[in-house]
Amino acid sequence: MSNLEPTVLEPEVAPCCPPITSAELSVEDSVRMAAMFKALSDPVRLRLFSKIASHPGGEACVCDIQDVGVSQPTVSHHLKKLREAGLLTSERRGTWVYYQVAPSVVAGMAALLDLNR
Amino acid sequence: MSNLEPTVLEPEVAPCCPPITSAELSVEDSVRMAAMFKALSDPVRLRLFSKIASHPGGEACVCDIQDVGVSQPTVSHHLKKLREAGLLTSERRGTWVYYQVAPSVVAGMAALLDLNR
DNA sequence: TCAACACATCGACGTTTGTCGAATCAGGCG
DNA sequence: CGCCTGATTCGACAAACGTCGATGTGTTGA
Repeated sequence: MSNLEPTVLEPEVAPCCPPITSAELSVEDSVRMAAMFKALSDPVRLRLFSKIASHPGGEACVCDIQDVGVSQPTVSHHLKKLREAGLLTSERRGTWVYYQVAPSVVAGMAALLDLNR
Repeated sequence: MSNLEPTVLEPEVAPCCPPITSAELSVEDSVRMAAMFKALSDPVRLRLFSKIASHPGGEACVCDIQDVGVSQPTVSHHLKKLREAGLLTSERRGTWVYYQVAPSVVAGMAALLDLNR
């Protein structure tokens, strides 16, 4: 991958959670994590997320990814949901708005589902 | 943890999918994976799943986990959802019904979210 | 055979969700 | 300034969801 960045993880790493096999989730943690899973629980949102994550540099302009079979306001709505869940960040650069994946948050989800530890 | 079982993974590993950073999801794959994420998108379901996954042997009887703050029919409803999504399997043994996690399916979700490859 | 228990299904309900078109906001440019 | 383009917000509406109490199904044991 790109060796330009030593992949410095965000300092604010999601403190959640140990692997789901190691301990039962608390009520609060289950609410927090469920909100993240919910963000990926719609096919259109998952595809948008996939398009951004697989884009070079892990970011993409809305205009690059809005061909997912729904109207443009609906795309915007879904991107907002993903942003509110913490899975994406956005940044305006001139005319366009770029969305990036939030690596630490996604890593937290993956870690929760790691059954082998 | 328990060294009784050498943790033999199921041979039938979910064929879905390469890590989300490596390629854009197809429409069909996004529908399949979104359904799995949806199963974990409710706090009560996530707690039920957590209780089962963290139980010794990766399985639990309904009677062991139904203390999650909702009625018994609702627990049953949520377990059905998790089962339909492929995340759990169930088995009746006498009076009780035992639910087990489906390791390969969960591993597939974790693999999809692995950003580091 | 019947009572008791474990769990699933049914029917109903209020709430949330995904979607759209219309309107609005924000920058770039003539 | 005024216009065009990119993107978000608004309002509405049908569909899906989470929840419950009541009822059904299956198993054990007296």
